[in-house]
Amino acid sequence: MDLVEETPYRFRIDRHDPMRVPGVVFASRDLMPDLGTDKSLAQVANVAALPGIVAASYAMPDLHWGYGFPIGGVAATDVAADGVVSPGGVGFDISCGVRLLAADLDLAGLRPVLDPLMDGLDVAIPRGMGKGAVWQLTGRAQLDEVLRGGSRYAVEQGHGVERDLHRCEDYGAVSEADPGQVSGRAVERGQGQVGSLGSGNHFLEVQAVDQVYDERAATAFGLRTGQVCVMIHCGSRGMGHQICTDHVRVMETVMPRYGITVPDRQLACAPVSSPEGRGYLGAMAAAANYARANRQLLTESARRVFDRVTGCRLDLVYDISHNLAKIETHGVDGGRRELCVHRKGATRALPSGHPDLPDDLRAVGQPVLIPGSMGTPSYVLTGVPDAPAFASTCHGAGRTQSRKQATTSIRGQDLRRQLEAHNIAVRGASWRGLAEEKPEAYKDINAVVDAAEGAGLCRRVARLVPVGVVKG
DNA sequence: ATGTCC
Repeated sequence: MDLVEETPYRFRIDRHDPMRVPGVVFASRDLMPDLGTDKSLAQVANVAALPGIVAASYAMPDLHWGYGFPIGGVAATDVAADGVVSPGGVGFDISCGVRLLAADLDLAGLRPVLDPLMDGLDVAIPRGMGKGAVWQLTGRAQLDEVLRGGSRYAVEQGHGVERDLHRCEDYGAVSEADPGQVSGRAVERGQGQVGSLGSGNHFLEVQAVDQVYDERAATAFGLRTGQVCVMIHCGSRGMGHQICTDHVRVMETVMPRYGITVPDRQLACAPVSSPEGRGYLGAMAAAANYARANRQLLTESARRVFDRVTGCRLDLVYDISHNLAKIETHGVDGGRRELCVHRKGATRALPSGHPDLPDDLRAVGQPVLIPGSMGTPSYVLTGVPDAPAFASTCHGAGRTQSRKQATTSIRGQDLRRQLEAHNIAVRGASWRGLAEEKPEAYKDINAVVDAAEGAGLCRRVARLVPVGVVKG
């Protein structure tokens, strides 16, 4: 397999059997995974073999190895041409995503109360494996409301304000959720986790706007230099994980019936229009709403702590997923086609003028929220017109080391000391979990964003620096 | 990512 450099930030994997389309990797040479030792580029080629795939199998600059599909992958299939949907193209953490809140407070005003604020968040943000959650559901009926209503249901129940929904992707809820496609085991796992961070790379971070690159867009997003922000990164917990597991199993068994063969069994899939394809999309949408309600409830917890300690408000800038499949209409070969766009570790990035944007953002574009690794900057970007890859960009720094590998060279205690020496407060859940997230285990977020912008996928709006991190 | 293998 050869990588052909087309431009400084765009590489092509030429089509070879059984690929139906080429692979396209948006990255610099420095960010490119090693062809000899890393399997993620082979995964880009594998995805290109999916039935109905159009244009190319795309990879973002934060590309790394994942289950079947690479993380940082984008693949669109043509619904009318027997295109497939694959749970592996969304990932186990369905609708994992990022939410950014802006405080009416500057960093200088926060410093004197940072410790009590972090202590308050430490108590208010449930996190870690098998821990409790903000919301105690009354039973299956209420969980179904969460699965159908997402952030909208949380707001209806008093956890947030109507304005929040205007700053959420899909206005807070995906409409096609089908709780009937959610197994009893998924329900059982999801019941006690609504309003919890989870673990791994999930976090709630207090940040400050460090630099603004685009004043007009930043102002429209509600951001200014020196401003305190809160970023929340979490997903659908055991609910999404179980749904992915359940539907991969179903698709493995029905693929022969549809005459589908794939180069890797982890690419299990079914036609979008088949009962199994529709079934997965209904369950996926339910998990997506679960993830959004999750972020809405954690928002309310953070707001209560901010109000008590600082007296300040937190306004929602935006909430966007980076693990989702969506039915979208795009131009393909001069015509408009209905596509199933899989984004796995890739963020939708709508340009200005897009009809799906709320009125107050349409003139500037969608806020694209990109968390860095722990202790490093995060970015706010926006979409650009006529971008490749179906209006998608990167989702974060992207791992270069496995979790196990990361823990061999540093202890969590030492990492916390390092971060605090850089004036970053830390409230962890486990020492091991902290060590797994050391910044050296990730690519350089600045280089990833440079490559994403250089490739024409998005445009920088603002940079945020960490002030205090509540780690899952 | 994940009751890190029902």
